[in-house]
This record gives sequence, structure tokens and C-alpha cells, in this order.
Amino acid sequence: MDSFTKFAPHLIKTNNVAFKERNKVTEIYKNPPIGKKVIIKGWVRTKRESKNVIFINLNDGSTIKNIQIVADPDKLKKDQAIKITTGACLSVTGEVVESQGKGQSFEVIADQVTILGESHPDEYPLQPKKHSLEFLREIAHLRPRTNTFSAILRIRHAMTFAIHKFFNDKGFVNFHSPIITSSDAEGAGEMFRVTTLPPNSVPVNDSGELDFKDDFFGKEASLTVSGQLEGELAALALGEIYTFGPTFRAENSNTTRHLAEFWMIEPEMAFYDLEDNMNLTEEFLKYLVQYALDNCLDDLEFLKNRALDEEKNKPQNERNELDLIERLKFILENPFERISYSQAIDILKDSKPNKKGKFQFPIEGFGADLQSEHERYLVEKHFKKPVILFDYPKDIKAFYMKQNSDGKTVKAMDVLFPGIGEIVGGSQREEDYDKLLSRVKELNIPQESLWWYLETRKFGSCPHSGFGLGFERLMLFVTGMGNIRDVIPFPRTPGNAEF
RNA sequence: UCCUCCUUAGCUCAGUUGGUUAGAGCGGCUGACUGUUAAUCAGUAGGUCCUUGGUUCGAGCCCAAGAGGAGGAGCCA
Repeated sequence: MDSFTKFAPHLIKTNNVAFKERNKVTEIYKNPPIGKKVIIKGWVRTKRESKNVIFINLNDGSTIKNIQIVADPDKLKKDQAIKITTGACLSVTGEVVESQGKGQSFEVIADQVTILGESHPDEYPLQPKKHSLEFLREIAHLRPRTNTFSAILRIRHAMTFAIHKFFNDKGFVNFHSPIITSSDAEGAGEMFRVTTLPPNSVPVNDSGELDFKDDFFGKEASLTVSGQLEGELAALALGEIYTFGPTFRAENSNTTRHLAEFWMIEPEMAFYDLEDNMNLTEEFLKYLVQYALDNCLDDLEFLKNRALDEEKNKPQNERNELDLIERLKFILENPFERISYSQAIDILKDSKPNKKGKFQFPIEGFGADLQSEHERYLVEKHFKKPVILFDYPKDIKAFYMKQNSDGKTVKAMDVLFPGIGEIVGGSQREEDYDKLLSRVKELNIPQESLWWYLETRKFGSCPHSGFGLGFERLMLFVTGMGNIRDVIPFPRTPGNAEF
């Protein structure tokens, strides 16, 4: 007899033998133990009360589904019924029975109800009704108690796990690139400074500039904007690696697609050329979408219906042609379109909106950086599916990308998704020391801060590639949410670091 | 950072041409009723109309500045 059975022989055994005192609602739904006793612990979503019977919809976070508790008011202790209000936390012991009502196949007849935490009804801001996402952002500490956010957070977990599983199954090594860094080599954006210097008396040198000699690291330090450069070092020893960590950009970006603190996945592979890189990217994204469909269907269904509900208020032409689940399946069933930057320019040049002057930035020819409107045209109007663009002009891409023999382009690729835009950016890296160095010089990048990176090209260099996937942008696509601030627990954006 | 829009009850929102005491639904509270399903019915409480200044006999409404929020653009993942 194990400790569980000894403690509570009348209870159903769950997977979690270490914790004896709770049956998870998700497990009860998987195989309803009719006639057995269970202990449910969770938060009240709604209560309906009458003289003879009280119905409580309880949610324990293990699934989007609530469980209906049926309680006899006479059995409850004095005043207990009054304290069972929306948001209160209860522990309920009772028997699972087939439901007499219509909305559910089974329910729990309560023997005993314990109120673990009251929730004052005058003050609790969540009501059993739809709240605006803007309002919920202001109460981010309570957001996870809503159906929408609990669904998003469960999916977020599933995607996190799937990312590690995908790479682990392929033999990639999870590599922890540093979060504090002293290089801004990629030039990926403005950085947050990390310092222990006193804010009101900053040391300056003779020429009046900030002097970091007395700072914690003895030099200027910042939060990382990318783990890629360190990732490359690891790939040139371990073969295939990936990083998955927080990333910080101090850009003053106020959009539905940008955060100051976000999570990024950056695989880096020795011996991969650009095509291998694109193949891996496509396989990876499809794997994640498949994983969500296989493991999060209840939550996806909920989010699908939520989005359909919202779209009812929109004019027909602004609605999605496909619902969330259809969109996810569409990704799986269709190969991504792969075209070069030059081909894309040709398509855009000949496109109706360009000829009719509808683009805010008209396309004239090679060299132009593609704007959102162009990417959207390619993905949403022309191809109507994900597009991988490759071989970009070197002048609009980073210094480390491998130069093509045409002298104009580099082996870069961007994956564009409908409704989101750039979800992945990657490239084959320049492995030739002289070419890389000349590019560093051309762009006036301080060579001394990159000595370690350059050295990898001196000692056993090899072709290698990698990409970066913005985790929250993936989450936007998988959940169908419209604002990146709603797919991360506590969004950090300009002017907002509450909670 | 730029452009556009928004800010009225706890929430979602209406508020006419500037005119007396600012409304609705939901939620809260009180009661009734019912194996209920975001229950239903009746009653009830609840307001710094974002802030400041101005125009006016009179401002929720008009003007100016500020604060906060949203969407789009740029930057990017």
C-alpha cells in the first residue's frame, strides 16, 4: 500500500502520487469516475442558488472545462453559501454522479465544502461575462483566472515543451547564452543598460564621458538583444544547438507585435546551408502547430469560438476566411512558398496595388527594404500562405550573413506568416574570416568587441546557419490573438512594467 | 518617434443643436422562484462625465494644454 492509498483509500488515484489531496478536473473529464469520491480544489466561476440546491461551476486551471458542483444548502455550514462567490477558492469533497441536468454529463454531489479563500463580491473585478482585453491587461494579476488567459497560458506551456522536445529529439543541445552582455554586435536594437553605478552621481572621465571603469563589470554592460553570436560559438563545437531565453530590446515600439521583453528561440547548426536552414524552419513550425492541435484542442476550440464571436462585429471583408483551427491545419497541409527577394520584387512591381499607386512605399526595384504592406501583399493576397523570402540585398541585412557570389546579396531568409508578418529571421553565416572581417570594417563595427566571434572563423571554421523565432509571435499565430501583450503573462512595453 | 481615434457607474457602452435632477445592459446588494447552465423575476444602491484652464447666462457636449489607453506606421522577432 503506497502512501496515497493509505491516506485516502476512498479517493481515485491520480498521476500525481506525490500530492494526495486533489483530483484534477482534466483527469476526471478523461475518464469520469462515476460513483467514486473525489476532492476538487478550484475557483468559483459562477454560482446559481435556490432554496433546495446550489450549483457551482468550479475551474481548477487544469482544463478550460468547469466542473459542476451540486450542493445542498442545508448541509453547508452557517453563512457558507453566502461566501461562495465568483472568484472564491473552494475545496470540495463529493461523489461523481451522472448529471440530471443538460449542460454536462456528470457532476459532483458535494459532501463537504471548505472555503479556502473568500472573494469579496463588491471588489472582485472579474464577472461572469466578457471583459475587454484592454481591461484585463490592467488586472494582469487576475487575468489567468479567465478562460481566455488560462487557455493561452496552457498553450504557451505546451509550445515551450514542444520546442524543447523537437530539438531534443533531433539531438540539438540546449545552450544557455548569457543574458548580460557587453556587446551589441548584431545591432539588433537599442539595449537596456545594466549597471550598479549610483543613479545620481555617475562617474565621468576627463573628456566628460561616462566612465564604466568603476561599474560592476568594469565596462558598459547591457541585457542581451540576441543569443545568436554566442550560439554560433557553441554550434562550432557541439554541432547543433538552440537557445530559448528572454531577450530585451529598448526600442520605443508601440505595436501589437513588439515587446521590450520577449522570448526567443535561436537554433544554430554547423554544416547547414541556407536550404537546410529553411527546411528545418518549416519542419519546426509545422511540428509546433501539429503539437498544439494534438495537445491543446479544447483550448484552441475555445479561442476559435472566442475569435468568431469577436468577428461578428466586424464587416465581412475584415473577417478571416478560415477559423483558427482551419488556419492551423492549412499551415500543416501546404508547403511554404520559397522565393528569392528579387523574385518578390518582380511580383510586387507588377502587382495591382503597386501599379495603381496603392502602396505607401512604391516598389521601384532591387534594393528596397520590404515594408509591412509588401509582406502582407505577398502572404495574404498573392500566395495566400506562408512565404520564405531569401537572398536579400546585403545592404539591408546584418554583417554576419554569408555573401553570395553575385556580390549584391546575402544568404538571409525571413519567414512571413499571414496576419503576423515576420515570424522567423535567419541566415547562413559568413564563415570566411577575411570576408567577415571586411564586412565588419565596412560597417564600422568596433572590431575589438568582436574578437572572440572573429576567432571562430580562424580556428576550424565551417559553413553554418541558424534562425531566430519570436516565441510570442508564434503564440499570436497559434492562439489567433491579435495583440502580443495578450500572449505573455506580464507584458513589458514602453511605459509599462507593472506587476 | 509619427499619424488617427478613444476616455461618462465595478464592466461594456448610449447621451440629440450647448439647456433643468446624466441613462441602459451586465455585475453588486435585498427578496422571490426554479435541477440550474453567463439562470429567471421584482426591488435597490452606485457618478471627480480623465485632469487643468478657457469660451458661454449655462459645458458630459465647444476650444487649448496635459495624462492614460487603443489601432496603424517605422524598427524588428
